[in-house]
Amino acid sequence: MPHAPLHLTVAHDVPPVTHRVVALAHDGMSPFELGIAAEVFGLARPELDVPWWYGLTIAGETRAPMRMLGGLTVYADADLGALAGADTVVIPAWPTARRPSPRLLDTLLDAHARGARILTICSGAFLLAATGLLDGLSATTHWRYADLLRRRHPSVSVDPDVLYIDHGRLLTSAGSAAGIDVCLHLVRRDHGAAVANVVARRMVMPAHRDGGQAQFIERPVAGADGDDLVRQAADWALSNLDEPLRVEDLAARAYMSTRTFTRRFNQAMGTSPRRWVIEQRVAASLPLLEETTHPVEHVSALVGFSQPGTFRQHFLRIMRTPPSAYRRAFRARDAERRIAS
DNA sequence: CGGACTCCCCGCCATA
DNA sequence: GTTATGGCGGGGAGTC
Repeated sequence: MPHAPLHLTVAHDVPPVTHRVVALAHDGMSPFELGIAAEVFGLARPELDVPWWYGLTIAGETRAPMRMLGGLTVYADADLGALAGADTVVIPAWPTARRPSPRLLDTLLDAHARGARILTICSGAFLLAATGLLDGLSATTHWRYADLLRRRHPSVSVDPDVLYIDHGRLLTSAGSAAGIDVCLHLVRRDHGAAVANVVARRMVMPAHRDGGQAQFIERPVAGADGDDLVRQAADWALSNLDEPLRVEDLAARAYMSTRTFTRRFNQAMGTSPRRWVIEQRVAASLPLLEETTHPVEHVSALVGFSQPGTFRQHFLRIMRTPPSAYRRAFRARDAERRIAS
């Protein structure tokens, strides 16, 4: 994954909490999804040089101890009232069979109307869909629940083939681990790719899996053979993004014919070699846009696009905004935060 | 922007 | 019979 430059400063003060994340817990939930929220948003992160960080509150409909799968017990810090002060609400999961109380739905609607962001992981999409906020929008959930979600909420366009979908203030993500991807994605939006990479690295996660990546990645049980060769070729490509990187060359690095290489690449990485390279190039350009003043043409060349026009085109498609606008927006947000803090 | 050119993708299929 | 390989080619995407 992209080896972005890291700016780790030593022994910093803990960044001030100016953004409340409230995760909704319920009886019988899986601790894993709640753990994702705790890991990404609930730690103090003194190692990060950021003007602000998240503070996490666990809210529940009840203050009574809640049993989680696997025998853990969780006590909510707060009741639903906490959602009134939330900047971001995380719905880590929701029992697909449970009917949400009107009070819970109203609380979520209020939070959204107030401008809060709502992020769901796995079956959490069912609760968000029940509010009606997803009507007319695309959303995703665990692939096992996709059909059920589609049947229950026909006006939601369910896409089971992506890791997460970002509508700005409404984010949905696929099964368990995709929750990490969407949370890191949010960190990237808030703080930039370099900071997200530091968090990802601490979690020993690949820095960036694109939201559009297939949920299904078929992988033979023991991936010690051809898959390793594919990964090695991909690793090499990552550290040589500025080279032309034709599929034929990558295949040669994996000692395979191009046909076999493309086939195995698809199985191992969930996307084709060419598409993957382009995504990696765009991903590698983010820290450069954020942290350097290199002209876009220069950034384009640094990440391997021989024509700046091609770079802009792919950047626009993937990031939904042109490189220059991305840089401007990032700087503006950054400046705002420095003044605020 | 258009158009020519190259390269990629992937179903198909003979083969190992 | 089953599974992986890799050449071929048409249609599509990317490049210049």
